[in-house]
Amino acid sequence: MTPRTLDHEALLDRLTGVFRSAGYEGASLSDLSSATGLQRSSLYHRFPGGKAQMAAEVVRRVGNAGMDAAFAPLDHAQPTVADVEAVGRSLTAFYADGAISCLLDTMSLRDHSWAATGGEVADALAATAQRWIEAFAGVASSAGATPGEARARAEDAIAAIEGALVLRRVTGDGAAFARAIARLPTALMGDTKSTKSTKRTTRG
Amino acid sequence: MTPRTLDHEALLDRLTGVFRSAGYEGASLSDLSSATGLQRSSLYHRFPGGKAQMAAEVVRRVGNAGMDAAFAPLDHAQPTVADVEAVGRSLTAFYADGAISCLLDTMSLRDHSWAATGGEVADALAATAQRWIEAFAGVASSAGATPGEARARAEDAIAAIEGALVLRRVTGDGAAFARAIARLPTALMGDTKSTKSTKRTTRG
DNA sequence: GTCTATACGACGATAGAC
DNA sequence: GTCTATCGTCGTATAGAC
Repeated sequence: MTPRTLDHEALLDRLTGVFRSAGYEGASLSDLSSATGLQRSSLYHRFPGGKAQMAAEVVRRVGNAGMDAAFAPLDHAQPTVADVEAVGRSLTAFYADGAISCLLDTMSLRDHSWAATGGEVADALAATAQRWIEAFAGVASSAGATPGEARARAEDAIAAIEGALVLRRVTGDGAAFARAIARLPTALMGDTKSTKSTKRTTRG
Repeated sequence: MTPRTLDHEALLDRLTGVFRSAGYEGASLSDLSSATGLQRSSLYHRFPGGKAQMAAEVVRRVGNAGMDAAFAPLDHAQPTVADVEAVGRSLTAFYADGAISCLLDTMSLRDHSWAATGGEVADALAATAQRWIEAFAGVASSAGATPGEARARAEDAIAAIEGALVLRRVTGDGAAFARAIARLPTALMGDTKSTKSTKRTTRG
């Protein structure tokens, strides 16, 4: 029933699911144990640092390998609208149309045991956010935005997605999430009517 | 030192602060006790339903009285840009420039003890979100948007704020929050250059 | 490398004195 | 209406058999 030996990647995948829906404090070792099929003590064998280490590794994995996969379509000099749309489809799948929360949200609440992690989790979250911002800002830059404007567009596009995930969790309505994804190309690249859009400077 | 008798409103104010930063599960009775200056058992005297009741009352209070106060400037037939800007200032104060999280976010994570609340908290959160959406949609409608478009604009504006709060928590940067607030008038009312803006229908 | 068993503290919640 | 004292449970974490 339980695969006796689960390799590290598969293990992290299972743990990720729990942390995404429950957050750090909400994810108990019992939850993590039943999700992986491993007893609590076995989890400590794999992760001597306990829950904090599990959380940190989960966030790092999603922020590195996970984001590499999602943003692969952007990996060339001049990303197109189609490339951004492909990223949108990846994100829609990753968030299950908005039904699954984001680690940046659920893992970033303050916690007592938080200090015990030595800020490792918080650092991993911040690094993940920065990578995401830079990936999106790169698209905006390629489309002709100034560095500052590119970063602003990237942050706003990410905020639209994160906020839509919150709304979905509260109202059950995923329409805002779908719109945030659909808006992604114009949000990052500006009005894509003209090929080399010269941006309408939104002063302020 | 501890005011012996704290009235219900003041009590809820203190509790609100804890739930906002810690979420439901993260807010322990010890936290709530020290924030209010009341012993755990005294809290149970005031709230026989325990933590679940405290949470539900906190959410309802913020969603009713709190939102009434914040959205007061919109309480007439034809809200102006200045009115929306006033709401923006209220929200900036309420969220302390983005440094304090939103109950819609922190209280909406799934939880084991969640079922014990009988869905009371979840219902209060959903009701609060609906009230917020309707308040913003009213502005968009007054500005000439169709009902569907008004609701979409309202949701997107709220998502921008909620997402910016998440970003701020992770990166420490409040710029996205400031932009979300600054964008509020145009996000809801459209391009306000022409007095009776006839919206650019964003099909979809 | 997984398991059973257990330590020990913090949790939410209650009883009863004042 | 507040307090002290306590209950039972579940939390994280560890020890040691297999």
